[in-house]
Amino acid sequence: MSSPETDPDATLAFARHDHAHCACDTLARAEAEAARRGARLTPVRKRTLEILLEAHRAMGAYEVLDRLAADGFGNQPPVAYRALEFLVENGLAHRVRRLNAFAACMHPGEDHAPVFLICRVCDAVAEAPGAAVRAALDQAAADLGFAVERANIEALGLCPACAGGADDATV
Amino acid sequence: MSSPETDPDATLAFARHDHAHCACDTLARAEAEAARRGARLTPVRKRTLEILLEAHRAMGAYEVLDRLAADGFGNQPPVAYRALEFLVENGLAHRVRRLNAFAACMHPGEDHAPVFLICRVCDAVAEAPGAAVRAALDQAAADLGFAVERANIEALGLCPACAGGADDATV
DNA sequence: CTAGACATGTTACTCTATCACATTTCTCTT
DNA sequence: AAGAGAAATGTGATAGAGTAACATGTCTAG
Repeated sequence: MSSPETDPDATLAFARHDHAHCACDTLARAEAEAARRGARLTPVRKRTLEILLEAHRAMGAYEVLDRLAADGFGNQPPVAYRALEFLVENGLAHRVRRLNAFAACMHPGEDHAPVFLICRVCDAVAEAPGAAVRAALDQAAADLGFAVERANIEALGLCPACAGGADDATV
Repeated sequence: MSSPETDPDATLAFARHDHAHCACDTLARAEAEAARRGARLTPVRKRTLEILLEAHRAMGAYEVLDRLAADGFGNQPPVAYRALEFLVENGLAHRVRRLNAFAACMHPGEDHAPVFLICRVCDAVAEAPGAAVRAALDQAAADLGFAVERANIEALGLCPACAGGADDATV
């Protein structure tokens, strides 16, 4: 893997923006959403969400665990997995299966069907609005009598930056 | 997990049909497709595809490996992973990330965007036609300047049988 | 203030996947 | 047909991801 950690602007959204602001804002909305659902956003869980928001990219469970441990929480896998599972169950984070990773939800509360766009060159991950995709999926499933409850829609390809400038061709 | 192995009719397609025939037919089409692409469908690879077709369901890499080993091939993980990767790369099989599993492609050669429908009750997996879903995905990605190359579209929910008869409610 | 539910911490382990290297087989060119 | 290079396979070792089970602690409702 390359190191998206050193290039935060290329993660989770392809456009540049104020991370500190959007993270703080999203955290506030996430807390409101948790309260609305009656879900208990305990210290570990809140810190886990903060970690995802601060990193502003998809993170592996063990990477999250390292940071939790550094903050004085447990240092065993279940600590991270339980917190992450809680966040996903409550719509505050998403799981990106292609990357075996997790990312904070950028639109907590707004009933949405996230679509993840993963750049194969720079590893950036963007959460795109996927209402139309989800609708098409529901329809395709309904045609077979299948009722969709949860969906993972993930695409691998080229982000604007990597498609425009340097491709993987002979550069 | 429940045991889809004991209930083959509930796998990969929700409708009952002649497995032996569809497996044999699909294998023939897969071989033609491999030849067309100039891909070498070696013994291990062919046997791997046969195993997936015979099982007619999503299988874990290690489960495939066990059968390969029983057939006299190597018994180390890379043996299965390499063969499976080859099949996926050449459109002869698909990877179902949600299940950490692989399934034979039911429509080799026909350029298609598979959508996987996974029943959370009986674990059946169906490969549904997803051209419309893929089109919506491409559009959503294009709106952000992202070019989709490969996509994983997987849905968890209830298959017709499980939705109709016994739900997970208090039965 | 006590019982039950919920949450956390920890140990241990299983399952999934890849790296690295030796060996063989195939294919293309001459 | 011979030989070089590429592709494929086998094997050992190991990294990475995820879960089971149980003990302990904490919150909350009656």
